Amino acid sequence: MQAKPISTPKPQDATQKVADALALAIHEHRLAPSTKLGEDEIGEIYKVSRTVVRAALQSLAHVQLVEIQRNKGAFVASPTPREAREVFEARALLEPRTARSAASRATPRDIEILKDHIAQEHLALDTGDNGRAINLSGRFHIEIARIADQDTISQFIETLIARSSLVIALYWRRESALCESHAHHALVQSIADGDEQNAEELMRSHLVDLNSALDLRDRPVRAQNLRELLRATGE
Amino acid sequence: MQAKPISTPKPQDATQKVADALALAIHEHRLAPSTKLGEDEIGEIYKVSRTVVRAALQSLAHVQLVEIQRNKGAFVASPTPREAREVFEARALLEPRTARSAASRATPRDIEILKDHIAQEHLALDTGDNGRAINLSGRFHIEIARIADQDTISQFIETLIARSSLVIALYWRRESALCESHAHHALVQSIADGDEQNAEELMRSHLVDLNSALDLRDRPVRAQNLRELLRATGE
DNA sequence: ATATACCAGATTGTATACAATTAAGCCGCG
DNA sequence: CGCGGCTTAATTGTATACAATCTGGTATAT
Repeated sequence: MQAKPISTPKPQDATQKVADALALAIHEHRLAPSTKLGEDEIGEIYKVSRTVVRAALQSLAHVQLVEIQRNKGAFVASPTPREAREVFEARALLEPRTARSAASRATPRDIEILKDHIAQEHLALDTGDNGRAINLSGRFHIEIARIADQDTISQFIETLIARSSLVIALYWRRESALCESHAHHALVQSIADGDEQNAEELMRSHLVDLNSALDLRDRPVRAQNLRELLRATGE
Repeated sequence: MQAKPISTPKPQDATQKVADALALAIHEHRLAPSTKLGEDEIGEIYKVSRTVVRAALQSLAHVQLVEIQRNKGAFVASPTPREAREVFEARALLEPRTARSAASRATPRDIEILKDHIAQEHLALDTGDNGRAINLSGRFHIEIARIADQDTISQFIETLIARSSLVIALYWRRESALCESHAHHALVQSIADGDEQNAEELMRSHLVDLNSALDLRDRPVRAQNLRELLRATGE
């Protein structure tokens, strides 16, 4: 029996790779909301067939990173103010409890990972790589959910944070800088201390801060869809 | 221009129709957990190509109603006791707050709809159609989420209830009959009264009751997967 | 007789081809 | 000059065809 030494040539199916690549681009704000995602175009970029691209786009549509309109195509999602509010309300409902759970379960290794995350965030901010900083900031929250060891809720939080990235891209109030680092640091501290009550409360107030840094006055501005919005179709 | 009088021949894409049909079958426990869902087989049943079937199966996989194993195929999901616990923990986190919100927002029309649901539940129970009763019971919870008018959270609840149906199929303790009707009735009452506190509390205890009607002692029993579980593959 | 290697059938993963729908440009008419 | 309808190009929806992988059985050697 031959040894199968190294990473497999196709470790996972192409669909996942394409979906991940697109998701990363969206998270890092390299693809702006409402950007059209043509199937042929993407297929040519990644050298895969439309079959694969379609599956990837549908996958992203399920977590609402892209919106698929029948016979129109896929677009990077553009959350409305209402959707933005809902995303953060859902986070406020899920994450504090998750932080509490993480505080009760975190191992020293987990704490290391969280501190690493924060360090990388700082690095990204220093190099002015805002897209990466936002992405890392989100992954910090995902990491906490993972530590809490609740797969189902973690999955929800993952999609919420993915959508949060879009919300931030659209509604972030530039005056307030990315001041989250302090909050994240304090959170890690309370989690490391196993102080459940404090972790829960810090997460709650952190989310309130994030929310208050958004300007959610209505400004839908869906570029391509303008024409469609103006046409009063029956359906 | 010819009149196009009646319901469109293809009101929505075939993918959705197939996915809905399969989901219904699963919800009504006509498809048991771990059942193999062959692509050709389903395609022949609904007279569509594998392309459509694959999209439908992937869609169902996203809400974890089916599990797709690469190069193996799709199977009706078979939640482990751990997953079952998590599903109900997540519901306990989301639904009480949702019920409160529903109580503050429900219109007379909404109350009508809820009462209709309960009536249909009773009917299904009387005719001994357990599958339909479980499905309706779930849709009752979904309806409450809809009334709460929080699309994002509603979507989460929908997937949780879908998975609950599988959990019930696997872990329901037969001694405890479907005694939920009373709980649902009381819930509607408090929602109709706009009694937020009571609605939240009733939902919480209702979920506790449901949970305690499950027997979550480990009994994974994944028919087809047995062989796979026994094979100690490197990955 | 047991175990291993191999082969055939079936099933999934991916690519390509065709059909349907939409979007845009063009022309003619008011 | 603007508006409406038609034609054409481009894009998506679906089906089919081909390639890769897995399953199960059989033959052969030990």
